[in-house]
Amino acid sequence: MPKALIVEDHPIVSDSLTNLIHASVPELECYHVTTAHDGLAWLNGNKAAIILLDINLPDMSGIEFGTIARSRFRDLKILAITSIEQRHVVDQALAAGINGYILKSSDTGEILEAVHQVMNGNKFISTSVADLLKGKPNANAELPVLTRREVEVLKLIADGLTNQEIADKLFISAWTVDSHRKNLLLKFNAKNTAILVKTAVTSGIISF
Amino acid sequence: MPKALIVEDHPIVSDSLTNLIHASVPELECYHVTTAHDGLAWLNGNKAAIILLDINLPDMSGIEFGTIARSRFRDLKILAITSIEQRHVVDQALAAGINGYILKSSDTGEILEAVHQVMNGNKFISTSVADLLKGKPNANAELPVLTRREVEVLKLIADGLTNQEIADKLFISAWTVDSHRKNLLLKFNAKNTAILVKTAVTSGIISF
DNA sequence: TGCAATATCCCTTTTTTCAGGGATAATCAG
DNA sequence: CTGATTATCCCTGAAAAAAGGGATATTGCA
Repeated sequence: MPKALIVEDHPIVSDSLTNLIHASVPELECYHVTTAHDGLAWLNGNKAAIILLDINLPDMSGIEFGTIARSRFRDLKILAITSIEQRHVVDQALAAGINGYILKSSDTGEILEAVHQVMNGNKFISTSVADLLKGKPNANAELPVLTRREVEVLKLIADGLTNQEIADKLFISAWTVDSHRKNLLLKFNAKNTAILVKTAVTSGIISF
Repeated sequence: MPKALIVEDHPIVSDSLTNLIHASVPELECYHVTTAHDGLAWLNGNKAAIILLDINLPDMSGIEFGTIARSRFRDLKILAITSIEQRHVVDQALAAGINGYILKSSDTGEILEAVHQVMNGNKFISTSVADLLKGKPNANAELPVLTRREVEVLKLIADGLTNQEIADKLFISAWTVDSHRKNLLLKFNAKNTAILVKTAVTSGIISF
């Protein structure tokens, strides 16, 4: 009997998914874990026909889980089911080899459709999410690609350090920090530190 | 027959709540809306024994919904059920007269217990949420109370406007904006704009 | 009514950021 | 190897914010 693994820390959501699958895809046997850690352990002893994956997990992000799981088991079918509608999260999820991405606000029909498609080896992206990816009308502005150093500096800026303080902490010159700062402003098309930090936080580049 | 109103935009969550109540509290009839707006409309024609309320709604926050609903119907029983575990949100919810606050990560037993308690006129706060309120170990730092004007200025600062630009927009002097800015730095105990904005965004004072 | 909180306006000095350059190693992928 | 990217360092001048005062209306609540 094929097995479905639900990785989700909200009981009401996982219960609902379990019921839904029981009712509509009775040939699938549902298993349930609440953490990424437990999920990886489960995978060591079981073969999953499909994994239903939340992106917000208590111990690590669903993206990380997906990356690790796929590195161990090449042919996993992973369907992300989450309430996150941010471009960069979807991008990361797809880059991590996730096969489907739907929202918790999807109706049950769409969820079942996604489960079927993903189990059959296809990709399934929620239409509202697909719009995001296409850069439709008011889609989020593209996020710039930052270097490691730039991310490092950005975080320290957001923590309220001045150029000089950052320079001391990273053992570099304040001029260098200033260069990174200017590049950050340029890449984000930001006028000043305030909106730079706001954008960085809201877009998830800075974890809080 | 007493009625329960579920205000929740994620079908899988509302379905699950409906099933749970059907199974365990059969004397309650479940109704379901996905927006605060529809919820208020429903209340105009119906009497709810209890409202199960999500905090993240598409059209307004659950807090606002609670405030408006209570101003119209004094004796409503409102149970917030959400995944938000931030101090200031819980504080706001209680201030808005919400009778119970539980998390989506609660097990079904706790959810049912909360429903019963709230319907009977008691308060019910999830233990993990109660810990937050008690200022346990690593509780979030207290957030300062801001005036309306300060919030207004804070948002414009976070949008990258300079004091002068804010002054022009609000038809006040740049000196005044500077005063507000200094008060904000003081209230947040922030050293500069960067960490001020970061704190404001991560704590939810600035909606994104 | 009267006090407290809020909102407003004003000044100086110092620090920091912003905008405009330019330049040289190190690293890394094709 | 080579060229592109990254990280580093440097300069100037203007603009803005931070720190430090102080002062006067207005408003809302007790």
